[in-house]
Amino acid sequence: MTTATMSATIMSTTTMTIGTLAKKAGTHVETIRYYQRRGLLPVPQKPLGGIRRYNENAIVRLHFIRSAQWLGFSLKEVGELLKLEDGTHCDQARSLAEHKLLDVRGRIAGLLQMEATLTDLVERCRCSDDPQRCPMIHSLQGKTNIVDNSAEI
Amino acid sequence: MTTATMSATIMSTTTMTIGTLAKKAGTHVETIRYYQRRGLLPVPQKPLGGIRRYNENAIVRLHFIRSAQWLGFSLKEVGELLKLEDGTHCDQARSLAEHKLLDVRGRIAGLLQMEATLTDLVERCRCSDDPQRCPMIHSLQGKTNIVDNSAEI
DNA sequence: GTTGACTCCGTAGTCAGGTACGGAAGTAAG
DNA sequence: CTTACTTCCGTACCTGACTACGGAGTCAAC
Repeated sequence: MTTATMSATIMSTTTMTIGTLAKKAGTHVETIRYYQRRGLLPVPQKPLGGIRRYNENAIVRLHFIRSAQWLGFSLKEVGELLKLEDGTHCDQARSLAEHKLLDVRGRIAGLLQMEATLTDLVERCRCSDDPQRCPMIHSLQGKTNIVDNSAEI
Repeated sequence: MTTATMSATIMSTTTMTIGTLAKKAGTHVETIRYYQRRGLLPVPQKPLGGIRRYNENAIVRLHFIRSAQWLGFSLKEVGELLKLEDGTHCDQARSLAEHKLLDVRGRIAGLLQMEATLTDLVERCRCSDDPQRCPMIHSLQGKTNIVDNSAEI
């Protein structure tokens, strides 16, 4: 990347308004404001009676929020993850990260079960020569070859 | 199962009130009523000024709802699955499950990435001799090794 | 130098998935 | 027969995560 293109990039990203940010991050303006209210996204200084400007960091942050959320973290948990960011409380941060790690591993385990069940169902459904008895419905209904994690819901 | 135990079972299950059903199914009475309002669970006939009774089918149905929900289906989708119950729409059921399977696999991939990142962070954090420079979430924030499925939220 | 789009900010509404409440009526135990 | 627990049914409330609205201010383009 040349110096010219670099400054061009910087120029373009440091002048983002909230609308542009929303477009670039694939969210809505109101959602961004909502995240700001929830303390998940910093509110940049306003140039005294002017309009706030956002840079690349905001995009990255928004992306992180959406990804973590999609992975099953609530906004509250996302907030905790983001608290790890400052790096000054290494002990706390590590313990929080360890906690999250257990959490993540639990989710993975659950999803792997889910995947196995769904794969099996789809497969049996595909191979069923008798279209009248859909094995998917049956196994979901009957005895639990599905782990009962009702309590977790 | 003997005829005797069968009738015993039938006797015990055909006399369930909503409270007993809730206990057996591990849900709350109000949740059952809510599912009934949503059309996910049939409301049995009331014996004219009496109290409704539930049988095994209700337990099975509740189990189905909770399981499907745990598998990531929304109550709306559960309703769709239940409409497929007659067995004549195996194709539709399978396609719905296939969709969910793709979704689940995406989540697993994302979580595995996050697990790797967190593991790495925790490890580096533990070994860091300088507690001021905690390698924290920077790597999570930075390059997106996290799958972007923001659109699906 | 006005017009039209955008921003700001606060408040209010929406949707999913429940959970709680309250009064009348049924029912089981003593 | 009374007392205590359920059921029934409707309505209201709750949390989480947005989404919409409205009026005032800002800014860029023509």
